Amino acid sequence: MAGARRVANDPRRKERIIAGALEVIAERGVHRTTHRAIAERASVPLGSLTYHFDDLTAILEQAFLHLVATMSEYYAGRMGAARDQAEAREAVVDLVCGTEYAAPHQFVLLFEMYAYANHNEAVRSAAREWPRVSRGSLSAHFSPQACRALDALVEGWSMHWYFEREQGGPDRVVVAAAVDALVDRLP
Amino acid sequence: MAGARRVANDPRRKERIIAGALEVIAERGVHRTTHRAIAERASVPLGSLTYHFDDLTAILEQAFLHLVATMSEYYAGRMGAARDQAEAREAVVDLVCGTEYAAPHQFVLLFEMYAYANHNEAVRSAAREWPRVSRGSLSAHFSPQACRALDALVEGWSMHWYFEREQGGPDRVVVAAAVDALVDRLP
Amino acid sequence: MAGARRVANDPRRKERIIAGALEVIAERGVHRTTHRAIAERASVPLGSLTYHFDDLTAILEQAFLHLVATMSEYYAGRMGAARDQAEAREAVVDLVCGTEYAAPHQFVLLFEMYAYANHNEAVRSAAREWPRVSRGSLSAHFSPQACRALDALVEGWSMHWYFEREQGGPDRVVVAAAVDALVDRLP
Amino acid sequence: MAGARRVANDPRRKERIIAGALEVIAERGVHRTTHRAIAERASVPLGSLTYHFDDLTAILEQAFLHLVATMSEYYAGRMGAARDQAEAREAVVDLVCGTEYAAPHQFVLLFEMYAYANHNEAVRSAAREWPRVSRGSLSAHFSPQACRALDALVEGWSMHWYFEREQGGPDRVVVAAAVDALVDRLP
DNA sequence: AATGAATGAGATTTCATTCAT
DNA sequence: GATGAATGAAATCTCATTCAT
Repeated sequence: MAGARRVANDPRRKERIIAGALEVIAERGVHRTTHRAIAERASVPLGSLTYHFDDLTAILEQAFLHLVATMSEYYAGRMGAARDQAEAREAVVDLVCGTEYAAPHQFVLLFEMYAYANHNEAVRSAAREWPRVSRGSLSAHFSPQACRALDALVEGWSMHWYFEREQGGPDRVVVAAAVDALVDRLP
Repeated sequence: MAGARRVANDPRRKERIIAGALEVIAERGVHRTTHRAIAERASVPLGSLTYHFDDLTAILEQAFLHLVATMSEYYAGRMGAARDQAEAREAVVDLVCGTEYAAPHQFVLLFEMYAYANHNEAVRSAAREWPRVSRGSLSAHFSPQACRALDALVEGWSMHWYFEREQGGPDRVVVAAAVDALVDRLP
Repeated sequence: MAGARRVANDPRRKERIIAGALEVIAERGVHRTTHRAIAERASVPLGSLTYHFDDLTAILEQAFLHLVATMSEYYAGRMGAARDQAEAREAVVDLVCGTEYAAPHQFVLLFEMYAYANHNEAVRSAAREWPRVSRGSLSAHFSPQACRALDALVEGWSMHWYFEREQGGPDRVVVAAAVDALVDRLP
Repeated sequence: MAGARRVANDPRRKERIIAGALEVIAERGVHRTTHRAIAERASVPLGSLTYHFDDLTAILEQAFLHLVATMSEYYAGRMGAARDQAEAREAVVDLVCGTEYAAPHQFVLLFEMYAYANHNEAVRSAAREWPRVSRGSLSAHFSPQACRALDALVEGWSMHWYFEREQGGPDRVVVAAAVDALVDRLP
């Protein structure tokens, strides 16, 4: 088993497993995610998974919790960089059109999480928390009502562009107009 | 018995299986959907599943295809009932806030489909088609750009309200304002 | 896998598994009884075990229940053959010294059952029932008090002779004297 | 540090492990006794078990050997306190009815030992020795034949009362009568 | 000397699929 | 055509034991 040395204390072992799990989930879906696939992907022996995590469910939970944390960080970072409302509107357009939040890989994981959340309490909480987080990032610049609407727009529109990504990317001008409309009319 | 044509015992057998599959998917998730669970739920003998469908994947595909058809029908119906733009705006607000499209059961299935679509070509096509269908329903009343934005708004906002359904339902006034903003400003 | 033909309907399959389980328990002890060992012993494929029994616990339970039934039958048969009290005393002596009830194989299983009964409710009930059954067989010939004492004597003495079986077998004269003493003095 | 002899950190470590093992065996049975469970129960680090004992089998052996020693001590003590035959008869009645030898905890362990003895030579010897020990305690007061019978009576009767402990405790008068009968008639 | 993270062998279990009836 | 008992491949999980520290 190349790459799987016997190391007495590998502090990053758990993180490697979580990272491997997310890769496997993205590639095959939760419904075909197995211990073996994660172990191989993380270059870790099979027994290591159940040593560090009670069961597969625990791994999935941790993986999705990690995903939310990562996305929240990115989202907050993008919005936090805006120093005035004009920049904030620009940031929202980026989030809708952006290649990072909207990275295919991220979307696949997001869908898997939304689906899994309906069958797992811990993930459900995290998934519910996520809209609050993203809206919080917007609240520094927009009215509460605008925040709600913008947040929905970002979620829905980035999703739709993900679906249609092979039929041409997003049109920033239209997105900007929509953002302006919501911000101006929901004061 | 010459001349006595053999009549299929249960002509609705396939439909019952598909319906059962959707129930199981909603309850347990694709990742825990099994032949046995579907058979029990559909009150159909186990062997019936592999008799009518090549394998489990085929059942899931058909189930999700059926789901899209059902949802499209509802969505188009709701928009089709609108006779002028004012009614169409009202219809969009309904879709965002509505209890039918937004029925928890439907949402769970939608998420499962979005997740599964990333790993299955047939379902992927159907899921991609879905935004086109929903936007088509809007196009009789709004500009193409408004359609895109409204469609995103419906998808994202209804999702967020589903997530937060225990913290109070949608506020129709705000939703109406957002819809008006987009329609007025994306002519 | 010699001996494991694919048979559509093998009505004795469950019985064969139970019989195999008892053999494995007798040979290796419950603590080393595995699905695989039982399957091999019963000449049955591995998957067959969990098809017929929910889990290993279910197999052990059924096996011990079967054991009690078998033993009860033998015990009752031996006592039932006695037509008067003199024959009944003789039968009790046989039970203490006997090679059948006291067959090493049976004893090993009895000990395993007594041990397992403390950790399993179903087996506990059966094990508790067993003294009642054996005493019931005696009750046709002796007073209730004599029954209790004789029953204890049979259980304890046959066990001790099993322990010491390599240091010489039981002495029928002494056993008969003990039986007579209890019967005569507990009227 | 010349001259500073290294003192074992915890000289009672082995004893604690044995005691913990007996507790785990009583609670879960040999078939579910694990290193980890013993370590936790004994409040001892996991590695300590394999440091002090070759393997799990060695722990079980030592544990059962310890059990026999403890029980023998109690049994001999109880009989040794008897200064004449009348007191000895009383002591035997106590053993049958007694709450100490017959303590549920002890019984569970005894059954586990009898079961395990059939699959382990070291424990088998100890278990075989046990009747000899108990009979030895009796031999100061009764004939060899009475010893055998009384010993069987104690073993069997205390067991049966353990089984039926929820249906009322032992009846000392009947037990005393049985003891008297055997002692008087097996001189 | 003592520990506990780590591993792999093997245990239990699940289940899609086959196929005799 | 239709069924469900049966199977085996592969999944999850357990745990005795090792060994770097």
